[in-house]
Amino acid sequence: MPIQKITQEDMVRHCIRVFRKQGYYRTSMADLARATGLTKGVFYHHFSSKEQIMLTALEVSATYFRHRIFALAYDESRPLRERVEDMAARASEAFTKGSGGCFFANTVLETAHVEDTFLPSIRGFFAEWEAAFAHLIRLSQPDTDAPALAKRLIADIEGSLILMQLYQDAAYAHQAFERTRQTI
Amino acid sequence: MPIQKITQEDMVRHCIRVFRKQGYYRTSMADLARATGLTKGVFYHHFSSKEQIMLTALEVSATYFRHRIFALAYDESRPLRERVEDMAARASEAFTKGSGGCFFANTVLETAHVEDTFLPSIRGFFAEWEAAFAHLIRLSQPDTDAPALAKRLIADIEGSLILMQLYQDAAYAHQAFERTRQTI
DNA sequence: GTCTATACACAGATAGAC
DNA sequence: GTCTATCTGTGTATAGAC
Repeated sequence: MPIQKITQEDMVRHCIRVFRKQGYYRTSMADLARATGLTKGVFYHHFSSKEQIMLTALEVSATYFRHRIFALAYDESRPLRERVEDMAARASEAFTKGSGGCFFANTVLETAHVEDTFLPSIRGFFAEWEAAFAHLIRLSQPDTDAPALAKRLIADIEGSLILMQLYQDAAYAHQAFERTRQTI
Repeated sequence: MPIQKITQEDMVRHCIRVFRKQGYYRTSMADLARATGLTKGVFYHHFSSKEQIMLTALEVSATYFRHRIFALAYDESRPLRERVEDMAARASEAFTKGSGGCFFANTVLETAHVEDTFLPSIRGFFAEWEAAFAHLIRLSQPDTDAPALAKRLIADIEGSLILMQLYQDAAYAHQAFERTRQTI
């Protein structure tokens, strides 16, 4: 088995960073090549198009959230409060590190009225997020409409991420997650 | 004075529709020309660059909100409740008609990490929105931190607009404005 | 004031050497 | 598996006729 200098997963990780910063349409194949230190040819050896790279980037990012953040909600060996605190802390960090902002929300606003290529991936991400919140809410407030409250919390967080990027101040994100902690 | 077939204001109105749907980078001068029934040459006669068109589009849109929606908050001849209801109804309509979504939020997420050309305009819009909400909150709840609550309501609305575009369902927007009505 | 024609750079994508 | 070279279309912007 021949040695490959860079794994596909690593390429995609670099691409996520660029897409998160510049968006999909603004990012060129040359940008992705420069960010990885490779050439355009390498990308077309691994992927059939820029669209395929973006789809993979969304999947990889969603997988990260699924295993590293949302999974915390379902760890029944730990007390509810700890799970809530942990999940809020990690999500808050994920949305503020680097360029800051939600890769999925940014992509939906940029592309939803142009093409629906990325909608399924993005909807999958939000469905899993909502399910994780709803699971915790059901434990802490059995009489509440859990999916509805989960959606409200997500809306609050996503809106706060917009204000964060507008004013370039991560405090907006931290305060939103503080409200999440107090609500669940 | 010679007759001009189309006013600059009308050109910009068409451009806003296209920018709102496709975003800034995805929209080409050819798109703008097609949408107005004019040619690219005409645009460069009226504006020095695509950037200038976008800046004008943001200003025109902000002016619309300022006079048609935010101004309702300051009409002291009408009862508070009426002003709240009216403002919520008109804002809800403005954010759901056409492609749907907030032109300013979409633009901030698309461009903020790439260039700060549009930031001042967009911040101006949000400042006026927040001031209008804060004005109403001060009247209804004198002991509340009005700017903080105004920001929270805006975050809730903007986040709900993301979910609206994600699920292509205007109900998310209407519910957010219903929460606004109940909160103020 | 509006048009056509065009300059020039860069986009996404492919071919083929190594 | 990675590179260079290149194809083709489209991008922003300009020049100049009418």
